[in-house]
Amino acid sequence: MKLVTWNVNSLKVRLSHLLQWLEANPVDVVCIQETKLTDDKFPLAELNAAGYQVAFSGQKTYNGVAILSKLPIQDVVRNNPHYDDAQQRLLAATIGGVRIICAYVPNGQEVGSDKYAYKLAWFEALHTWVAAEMAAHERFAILGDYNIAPEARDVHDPAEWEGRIHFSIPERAALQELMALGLSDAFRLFEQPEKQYSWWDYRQMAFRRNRGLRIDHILLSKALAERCTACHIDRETRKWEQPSDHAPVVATIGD
DNA sequence: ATGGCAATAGAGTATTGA
Repeated sequence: MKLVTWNVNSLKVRLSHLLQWLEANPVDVVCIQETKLTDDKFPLAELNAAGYQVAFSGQKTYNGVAILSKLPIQDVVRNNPHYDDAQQRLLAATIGGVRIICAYVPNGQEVGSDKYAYKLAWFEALHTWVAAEMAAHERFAILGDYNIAPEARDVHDPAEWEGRIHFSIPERAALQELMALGLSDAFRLFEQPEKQYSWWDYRQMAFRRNRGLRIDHILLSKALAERCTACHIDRETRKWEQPSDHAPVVATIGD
């Protein structure tokens, strides 16, 4: 089973990229963030035609998440039952016996801002929900755009980013505490090349200079981590015309 | 230090993202 997370930064703009990528990469489950589409505008027919069933939860202009799957999608839950949130950032579903959460963690904008406080409160509530889901599902995965780089090696210039949004100590601590529930970062289960990132700023040729952050993650429960055979970031899409600023992350789970 | 780039809403430019 191949699991993917990809922040597409507007599914309207990136639908052709997604379809092109799926054709070349016939994966089983794709967690999409930043669809930026209300549900009535969701491109359901196109994704069905590509062979995927879809659950989605969107809003106008911002946020919006979706789960694509070749297998039937069961027990869909929108949003965190432990946190009242008008923003559409979370979607849970059971697919092939695996409980999956698709997450778009708030950006936080700037350390100390209202949005930063929202990010941390939101994440704490996510922790509560994930604990409950993990207690109920041995095979559990949470994929998404965390907007947090876990370690210095996940940041192109740690000195420049130290203490700033996406790499502040409280953000990293919150992610660590979530993982302490028994989740493994699929990417770090394997030897990886140096300087692997999942996001690059559109500005100042950041991609060409590989000035990026690894902020998109696939976290796996023990039962899935011990079955995980590979994980990589697909940088190719970032080279395409009019790309998303994020690249897909792919994890392979064996039987 | 600021803005740089992109998407959206909506018709100028502001907001948000990361």
